[in-house]
Amino acid sequence: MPNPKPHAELRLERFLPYRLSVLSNRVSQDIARLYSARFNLSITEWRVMAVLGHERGLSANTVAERTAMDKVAVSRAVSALMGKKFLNRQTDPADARRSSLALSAKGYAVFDQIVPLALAYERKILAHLAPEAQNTLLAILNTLEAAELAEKPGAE
Amino acid sequence: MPNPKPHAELRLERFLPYRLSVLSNRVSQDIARLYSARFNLSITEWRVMAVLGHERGLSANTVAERTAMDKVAVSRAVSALMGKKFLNRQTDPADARRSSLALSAKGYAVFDQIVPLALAYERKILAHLAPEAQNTLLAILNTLEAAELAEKPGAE
DNA sequence: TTAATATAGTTTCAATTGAAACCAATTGCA
DNA sequence: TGCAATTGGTTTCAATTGAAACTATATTAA
Repeated sequence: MPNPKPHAELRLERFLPYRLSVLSNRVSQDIARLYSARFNLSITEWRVMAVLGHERGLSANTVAERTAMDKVAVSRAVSALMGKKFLNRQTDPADARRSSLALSAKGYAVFDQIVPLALAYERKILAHLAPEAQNTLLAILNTLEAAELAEKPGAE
Repeated sequence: MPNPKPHAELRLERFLPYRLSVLSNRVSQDIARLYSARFNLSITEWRVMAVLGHERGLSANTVAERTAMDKVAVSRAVSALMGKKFLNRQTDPADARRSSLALSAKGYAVFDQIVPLALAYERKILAHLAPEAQNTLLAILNTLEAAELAEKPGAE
């Protein structure tokens, strides 16, 4: 009898993409716990607030770019946040299709409470790492964000 | 007039949890592209195959633990994979509630094609990083996987 | 034994999501 | 001008997902 099945080897627990995904899910869920119940916000809603808390007057489209969310998700989050009176929307006088979004006073009140919690959580993660490891991690993220990771489908 | 609004500061593009999430989503989508269309597999289906390709005879429950997926998702993935004849299921003679799962020959044929693609993609990511950075990254993942990142809700 | 409890896995139902269609306003260009 | 193509944003519809209920088997304790 010849040698039996020499099957491909893949150890998920050592496979970078898998580990990244598990870690990232855990972190996202932990953070969501900081605000979802207390402030009754979904993850997408919070993300929209997070960008607008930093930069006022963005259009929904720009918010989508900034958050890497798709425009349908942003549209829904915006209308939910409008319902909660966390946002002000103002139609752009120069282009009636677009409107500029900003946190309302009520929105800022919530934003100002959540930000310190989120930052504290981030510090807590980083505290597990030695200072050089922290720097390396941030450098790695810079590199990978800038990198073309996938094959372009039709390219050359 | 007193000082105006001293609002909290949060720059998403520098916020570790956010960056992690964006990177991880990008990587997962890139990898899914390697197999989803060609082999008509969903991400969850592929994950189930990935564990079973490494370790035969696991129960659905164990697969759920190994993949960090929930048991409903696993149950659905398993029945989809059974439909495709990629899996063999055998009821445990000692306990009729559980059954042991393994890739079929057909399942292995697909598995053996996907694994090299996935590993090549991983190498491609790592190739963007200097060797020390690669080591640091893996060490960081080890550390964070082992760490308690969240507050325990009811603990002390 | 047998009744209560726990476990493996599936089904159901409602909420979330994304793709594609859509509407309205704007721009490009014949 | 005015009509085709583009863009910002919303809606619709179907697929995906998760929580909770459920089925069937196993275990525990009375």
